[in-house]
Amino acid sequence: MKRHASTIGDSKLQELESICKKHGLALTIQRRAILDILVSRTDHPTADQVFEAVSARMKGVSRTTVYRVLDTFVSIGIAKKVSNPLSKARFDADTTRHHHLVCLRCGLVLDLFDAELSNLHLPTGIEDEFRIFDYSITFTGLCASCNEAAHARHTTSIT
Amino acid sequence: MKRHASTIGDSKLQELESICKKHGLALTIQRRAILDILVSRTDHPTADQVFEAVSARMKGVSRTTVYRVLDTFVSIGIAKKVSNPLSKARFDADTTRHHHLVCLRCGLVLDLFDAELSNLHLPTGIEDEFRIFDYSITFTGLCASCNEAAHARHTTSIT
DNA sequence: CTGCCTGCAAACGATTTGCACCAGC
DNA sequence: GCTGGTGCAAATCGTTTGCAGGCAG
Repeated sequence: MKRHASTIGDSKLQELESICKKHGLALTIQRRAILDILVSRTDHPTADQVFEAVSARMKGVSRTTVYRVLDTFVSIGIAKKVSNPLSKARFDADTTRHHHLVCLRCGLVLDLFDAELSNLHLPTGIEDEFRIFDYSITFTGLCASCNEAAHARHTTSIT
Repeated sequence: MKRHASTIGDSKLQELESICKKHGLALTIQRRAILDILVSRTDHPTADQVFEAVSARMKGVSRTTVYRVLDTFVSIGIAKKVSNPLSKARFDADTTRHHHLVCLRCGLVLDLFDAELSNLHLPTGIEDEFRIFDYSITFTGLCASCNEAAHARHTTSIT
């Protein structure tokens, strides 16, 4: 399944528009631009990476605004924070259910779409303790290049 | 399956001892105390919460040491950082495979042990891209009290 | 005794906040 | 025009680091 960025982007922009209307939020240039950046990439950027990307496109946008807008997106359900064991927050405009491969060494986050993994039957008997909205599986390990690096260290001697 | 804290604590302390020996690490009072705190609670405390708990037990332990020791525990495999969508790092001395219910409102993290969920067959065909060590499912939603609080008002729009 | 550990304080990086100005509606 | 949004700078929060002394092995 290949994602077609512009199509997704378009529908996301419509979603932004209608949700903003519903919440009485203004459809500012910054919000458009930030959402556009977010849907155009699948690498789950940090707030700072979004800031850089936006800055490259239009100058004068402040880091503060990026943080605020990303937060707004999360609270109106247009984006999600990616769960990961590392410290920095990462954002994802794809709010459909999918999973992540997180590299413990470099922090890379890859998407994993898998019908079976996305249709697990939820744990039962906990309705009184917890109301589940969604779930996501975080696979931890090493990405290809970090794996090689780790392997090289054990098998090679350095001159 | 009920966990019996003191038993688990004992075996964990033995584990700490042997792993420290193996790595040539000193078995300091601080390391013992911090591990003891960690195994005695199932609420996945933040570094700061561990610091408070340790301070309550013995004075003079610095926050820095707590951070350093927790980091050491993670790197020698005695504890894990819990993946969660919120910013602060949380720690878990239970390194066996299990899952988490994360409250989006208050940050509460509950454990979920489920044989079926812990025996998913891993995604195939990605061995070249990523080497998977382990996985954990993060269920997002609202804990009982936050769910009540949300209901007490009207419609919720939380992610 | 000797080197790993710790405590302290200061540095650090990510994120947030207060306030004045500006732009959508 | 009113209201919410933005930009700036400073504050805050979690976490890390440099250094000197202390304790485990």
